[in-house]
Amino acid sequence: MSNDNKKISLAVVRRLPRYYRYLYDLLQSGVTRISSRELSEKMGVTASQIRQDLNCFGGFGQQGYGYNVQNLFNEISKILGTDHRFNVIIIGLGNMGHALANYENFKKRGFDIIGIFDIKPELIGTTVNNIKVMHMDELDEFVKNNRVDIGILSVPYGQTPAIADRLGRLGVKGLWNFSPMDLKLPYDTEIENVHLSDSLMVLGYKIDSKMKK
Amino acid sequence: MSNDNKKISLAVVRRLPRYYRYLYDLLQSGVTRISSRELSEKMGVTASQIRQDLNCFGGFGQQGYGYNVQNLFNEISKILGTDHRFNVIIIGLGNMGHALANYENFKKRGFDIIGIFDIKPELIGTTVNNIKVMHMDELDEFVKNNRVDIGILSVPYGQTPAIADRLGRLGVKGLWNFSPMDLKLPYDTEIENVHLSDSLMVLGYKIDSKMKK
DNA sequence: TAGATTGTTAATCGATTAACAATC
DNA sequence: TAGATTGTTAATCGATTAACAATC
Repeated sequence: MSNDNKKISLAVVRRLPRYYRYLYDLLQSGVTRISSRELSEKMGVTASQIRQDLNCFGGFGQQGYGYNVQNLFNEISKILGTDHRFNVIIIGLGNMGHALANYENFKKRGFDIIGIFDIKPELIGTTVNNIKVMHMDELDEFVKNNRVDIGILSVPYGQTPAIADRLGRLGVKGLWNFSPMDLKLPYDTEIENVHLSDSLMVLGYKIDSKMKK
Repeated sequence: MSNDNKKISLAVVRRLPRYYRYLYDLLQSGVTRISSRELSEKMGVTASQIRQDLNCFGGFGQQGYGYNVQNLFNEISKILGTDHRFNVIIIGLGNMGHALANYENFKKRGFDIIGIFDIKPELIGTTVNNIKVMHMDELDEFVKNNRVDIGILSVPYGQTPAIADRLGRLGVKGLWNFSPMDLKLPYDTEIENVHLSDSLMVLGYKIDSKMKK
């Protein structure tokens, strides 16, 4: 069984997409097997960590052999849910919403954008990357009639809390938040923040602290 | 002195922008003083962690009183380098580059976008959000004549390593990478990755693992 | 002064690394 | 079989939390 009731730490979970990427690249290069040591050298982590991480989910390797790349990739895909699809809607078709609607990598990773919502009249009824743009008034109806797993929040700062609450109330399971604020909802809604400015500030800090040395 | 040679852990550094945001909001609300306990309740962390974090950089509080909000905000701004400005260029004016060029929050946090580079002839010479779009051929000259602290990499996957290397060689101090790959440069260049798809996959994992319970 | 809250040391917890028996 | 490498336990390291003396 791939996922028991034992709690996996978020530190491990956040490393999974990285394994996914490296294994995908190895597959592309035609590599069929790899040991934790070889992978650790490529990734710049310890072989110990790789084995510990993978064994949170099951014994995917074989003593004396290592890991079969295709098999390990499949297992990690399954853990990350990429074996099924996630239905995603975008709320807010500003510059960021536009960029996300056109980002092709999401589909490859198992995420299908099935609708975009905004309030600007001139946008309603158009399509972006073949995705229909609807009015926010149609949101509730749409979520009731379609399985919506994830809502991408790319709306102005001030509107974020109210729309997040609305999506949570509608039963959307996850929110991907691009506003520079931390969301807390009283629903069973998972939240993942992007916080671009925070990331840029961390880069600024790194640069400054290197200068001082 | 605000920053000694003692090494601050990245875990602490990544929390700084969050303190910055909360203190900014408190300032806006007219709050003049706050204790670590009050702030801890707002932020959902322990008061101990807040005091530990802040004391990595100096004693900004006062026994029996707490912290002066304006003063603490100023100190954290200084630590994050927001008291001076960072000059930033965007490489790649696709959908993401466009979104970033128009994102107003960066300026507020101390980052000025001073140029955009692309190769599409129809874009060269235009402006986006008052920022001049130049050809990649002009990049080296531009970097030599202007202080460029940070390069934002929003170019196609395949071109990322070569352009990253070129910026590193030109002495750009930090790269903000939007491609789903890990960069490693032989220069003194700090790198901060955004990895949007990774973040979305973590959200997918959270949703799935909650379902299984 | 008495009360409150910091700065800081000590204790705890969790995550990473090392080591090695199991086994392919 | 002998060599290699995993899965897993034990040791270490670092980060978080608790406690409290210092002090405003």
